[in-house]
Order: sequence, then structure tokens, then C-alpha cells
Amino acid sequence: MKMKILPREFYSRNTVKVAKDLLGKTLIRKIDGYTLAGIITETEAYRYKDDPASHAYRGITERNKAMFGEVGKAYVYFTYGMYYCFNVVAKSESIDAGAVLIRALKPQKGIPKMIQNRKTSVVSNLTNGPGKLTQSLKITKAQYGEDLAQLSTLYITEGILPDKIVSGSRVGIKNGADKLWNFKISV
DNA sequence: GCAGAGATCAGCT
DNA sequence: GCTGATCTCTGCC
Repeated sequence: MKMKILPREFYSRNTVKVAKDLLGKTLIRKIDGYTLAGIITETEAYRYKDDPASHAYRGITERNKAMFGEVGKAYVYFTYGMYYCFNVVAKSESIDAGAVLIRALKPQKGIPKMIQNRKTSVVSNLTNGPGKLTQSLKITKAQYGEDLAQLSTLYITEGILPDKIVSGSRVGIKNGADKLWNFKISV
């Protein structure tokens, strides 16, 4: 069976809703003829003026301008001087900015290649964090603004139907910790 | 098994 | 200059 790519309209909705709906979907990454794929198992929503934890909260900058751009595109940012984090731009049409952080994946395809890209052989430790999955899938600034709603080297397709969604407080932030915008599933 | 330091870039209070 | 949407390695607080 062939997986369909999620259409752009999918991302043109409330950021929190999109974050929830992305669980169980499949992230596909193509490099040098290899195909890497994983099921999205953890996401976080970051919005705009109502969300002090969001990069967009203080307005547009060189780094976060993708969050203000077209939905369905990749927002990749560099943090802590060494790690990339991968987001998908998603927001309602009436909102100016918003994105969903992909925090964790369950590896499906190309696991040996992921092991090569990272420096561990522990599969369970391959893509279970935002900085780790970008290493495994070789996502860098080069993928900034990549369109995930069309066939390319990085896109998202339909996947499995998630069983039970657990929501909690977002990780690593101070402000806005009261918002339960972290979502995960157990696969 | 868990707490703490270090690595080191972009954007600020 | 300091802080962060992080991860890995070290030492036993």
C-alpha cells in the first residue's frame, strides 16, 4: 500500500491540533539514494502571541522567519551551539506564526544508515530526542524551508492510527509550562 | 541510575 | 554577557 503525502491543508489548522494529528504519521528522508523513515511518536506545539515559550513570541527574526511563512514547510533551527531541531510550520489562517516541534520518532526504514549517522548502535537511542533525530536523518539548515507537503528529500506521509495520545507539559522551557502542548504515543 | 558540567551559536533583558 | 524548544560523558555530591 502506498502512503499518501499529507496535503498542505493538513497544516493550515490550529497548531495544537496539528501537533496531535501528526502523531503516528511517517516522516520520510531521502539521502544519496537511501530512504530513511520513522513514525512520529512525540510532538510539541509552539504558537505565537499566546505562547511565551515560542521562538515567534518576540517577533520575527532571521532564525524563526519560517514560522511566519507558508504552512507545511520545515523550520530547522540551531540550538545550544551544537544541535538542530526540526519543526513543521502549522497554524490557522488567522494566526501569523506557529510550528510543531518533532521531538521523537520510531525508526522504520534505513536503521543501519541512522546508526552510521549517529555514533551509537543502540536503536532505541537513535531518534528519541529532537537533537538526535536530526542527526539520524541528517537534517540541517540545508533543509530550512523544505516543503514537506510534496515529494522531495524530506516529507511526511500518512501512517498508523495512534492508539492513545498522552499530553503533558513541554520539555525544557520555563514560561508557558502550564500549557499541555506536548503529545506522545507509545508504539 | 541519576546529577552535573561542557560544548559553543543566535538572539536577547 | 548570558540563556536556551539539547545531548553526552563523567563521577558518585
